[in-house]
Amino acid sequence: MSVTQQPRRRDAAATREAILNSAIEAFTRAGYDGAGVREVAAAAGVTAMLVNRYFGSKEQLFAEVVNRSFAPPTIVGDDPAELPAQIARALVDRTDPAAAQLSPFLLMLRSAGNPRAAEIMHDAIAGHAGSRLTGLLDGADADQRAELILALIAGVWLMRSVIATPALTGADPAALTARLTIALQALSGPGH
Amino acid sequence: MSVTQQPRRRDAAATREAILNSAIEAFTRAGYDGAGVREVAAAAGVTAMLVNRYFGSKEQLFAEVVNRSFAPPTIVGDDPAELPAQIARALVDRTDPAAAQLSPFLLMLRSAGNPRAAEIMHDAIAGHAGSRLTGLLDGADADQRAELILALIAGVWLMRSVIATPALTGADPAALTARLTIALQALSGPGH
DNA sequence: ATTGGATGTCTACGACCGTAGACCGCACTG
DNA sequence: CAGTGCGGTCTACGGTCGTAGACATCCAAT
Repeated sequence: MSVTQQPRRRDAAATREAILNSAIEAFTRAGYDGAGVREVAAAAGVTAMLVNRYFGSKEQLFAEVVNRSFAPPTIVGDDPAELPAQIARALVDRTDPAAAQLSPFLLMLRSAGNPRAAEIMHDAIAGHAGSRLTGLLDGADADQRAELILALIAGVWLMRSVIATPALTGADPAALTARLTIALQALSGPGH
Repeated sequence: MSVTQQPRRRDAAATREAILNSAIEAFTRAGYDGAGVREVAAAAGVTAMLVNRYFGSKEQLFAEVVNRSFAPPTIVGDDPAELPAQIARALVDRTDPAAAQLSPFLLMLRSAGNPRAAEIMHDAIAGHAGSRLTGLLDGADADQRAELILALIAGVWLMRSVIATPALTGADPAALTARLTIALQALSGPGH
């Protein structure tokens, strides 16, 4: 990203952070298999070996990227009644085909092909990310409904941003948001 | 799959078919980047070069795999009213964590990380697969609703089979089917 | 029986991958 | 000013990848 290569004073923490940010960008854009250690290192202004020195291996680097990328709380608020509409709005907005966005969902979708990467993401979701959305829901099977919501989000992200399916990329944002809101409401409600 | 390597008489059509089937299995299991030409060839009982001889390149082989894999009509019937329930049943059944299934959705999810593979799948969906489901719906924006249904299916497949999210893998099949039916109904209806 | 084209294999090249160990130089402490 | 330890780089190894060209082999038609 930042081609501006100011020499950067010797600072272990800052360098580590630069590598991590570069890795988030690279893994999100190209997936686990598509992003190389040399590429991550070059974008951070260092050598490939330094990456392994700080993170041990590409796999461990990816694990830190996943934890960092999945960490920030989702953009949605905390009113359960408004949740579906908020998610729908944010989803349609952030999957706009015109603007390429950095997102944990893109990271997940583009890295799902690698078994080790899938396992790492599984652990991250099972450990932290899943429970956050679950906490916003109430009633029975809140965890199942939360994961279904995540599934719908991921699916839309896949079709609209990665595969660039015609009807979804060309859809009227307002209409798409409305329809997604309805579907998300169906998934949010206790249902019984 | 079939480790039985009977010499197989010289038969161009049969060999081509064996390679294609082997490629479907390999690409679906490991994704575009994860499956190698040598691996595909070995499983078909031939050499790597023969693959390129018959299909030109790995990319063209993948294109044929996608077209073949997306070709068979979805398992669902043709009664629009029963569509959501049928899809939900088939989806929950075929994403059973115990039984690893061959499916175009798995192929898509595990290959989405590669840009060229994504483009090939885009063309296949835009050209054929998308319109098939669209034809089963009626009302305005049928294509958009069809793609949203595909998105939900893909998302559930991702979370349940690839990432193996806890609440979805451990869910009671009947309850999960019921909830998915509701969500699919919300996506199927004209909505206005 | 021979010939010729189709069918399949062998060897190899160049590129890229993740990673290991030896080495270098700056900055700070004494 | 000397030296030491941390931050960083260089070189290289073994491996796998996709693919190209020359070569072998089998089957069918003559």
